[in-house]
Amino acid sequence: MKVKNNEELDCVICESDCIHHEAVCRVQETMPSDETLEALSDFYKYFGDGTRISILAALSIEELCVHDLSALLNKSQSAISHQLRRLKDARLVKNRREGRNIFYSLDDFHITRILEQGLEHIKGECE
Amino acid sequence: MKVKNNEELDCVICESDCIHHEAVCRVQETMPSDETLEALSDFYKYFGDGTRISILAALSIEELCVHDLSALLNKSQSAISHQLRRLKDARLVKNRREGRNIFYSLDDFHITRILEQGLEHIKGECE
DNA sequence: AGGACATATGAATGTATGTTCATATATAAA
DNA sequence: TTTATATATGAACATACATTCATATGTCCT
Repeated sequence: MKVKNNEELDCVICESDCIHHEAVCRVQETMPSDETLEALSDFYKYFGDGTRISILAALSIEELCVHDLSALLNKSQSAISHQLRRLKDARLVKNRREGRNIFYSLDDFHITRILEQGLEHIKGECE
Repeated sequence: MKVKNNEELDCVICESDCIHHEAVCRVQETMPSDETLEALSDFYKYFGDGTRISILAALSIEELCVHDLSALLNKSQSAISHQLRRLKDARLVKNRREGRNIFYSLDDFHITRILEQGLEHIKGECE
């Protein structure tokens, strides 16, 4: 994976400060934009909290109301509600009212797939 | 997705505090253990930071040394090094020395797949 | 209307963590 | 061995954010 030739590429970053000019240029041309990467890390943040991932894992099985999520996960109603708000703003979950209850469910299938992918990684530990 | 019957299930949680007893019991029986969920959220935390996801995205293309990552991502050498340490401890990346340089690369293919999955979600925005 | 239950939310607090700064370690070159 | 370069790391600092507490909103029942 070493540098193969030393021809100059137009790479603003490397002009003064890179050790392996060509490698950096290749990566720079290929990798996603800053905005995309920021959106991506923001997206993954929702999976990076114990309460939220428990909520998502539960809702991937069946829709639940706030009170039941609170009991199931042994967290305060307020804590659950705050996290549901964030998850809803980020379009990871949706909700519907039925009388006094508000039922939450996953917004699309991507979420379930990502959970599966992660679980697979955790259990396998190295392919 | 409502409760269909009211037969009693052995569910410690619900005894006193659940509104939809059966739903909570079904979810409780099906969802991953607390330890698994904690490991899962810990795993996703590594993707939930802008600097780290940029590092991972870059390394998914080609191995790079610390200095080049620092230049490419426009972050201090120290910041990059600290994050690489965390990523290495978590077995997301590995490294090899070559003279004065230490080259980092992804530890396995799961990482690349998860990045792809996330990118797909970001771009598609709803299937 | 009034009371009970379900959910939402703003403010305060505490904790986790990313970055910086200074410095240490390690390798190569002179 | 001294100097320059590359990387690592501990401590301090700053910021982000999850939870709690108090309270508000909304719905059903009588």
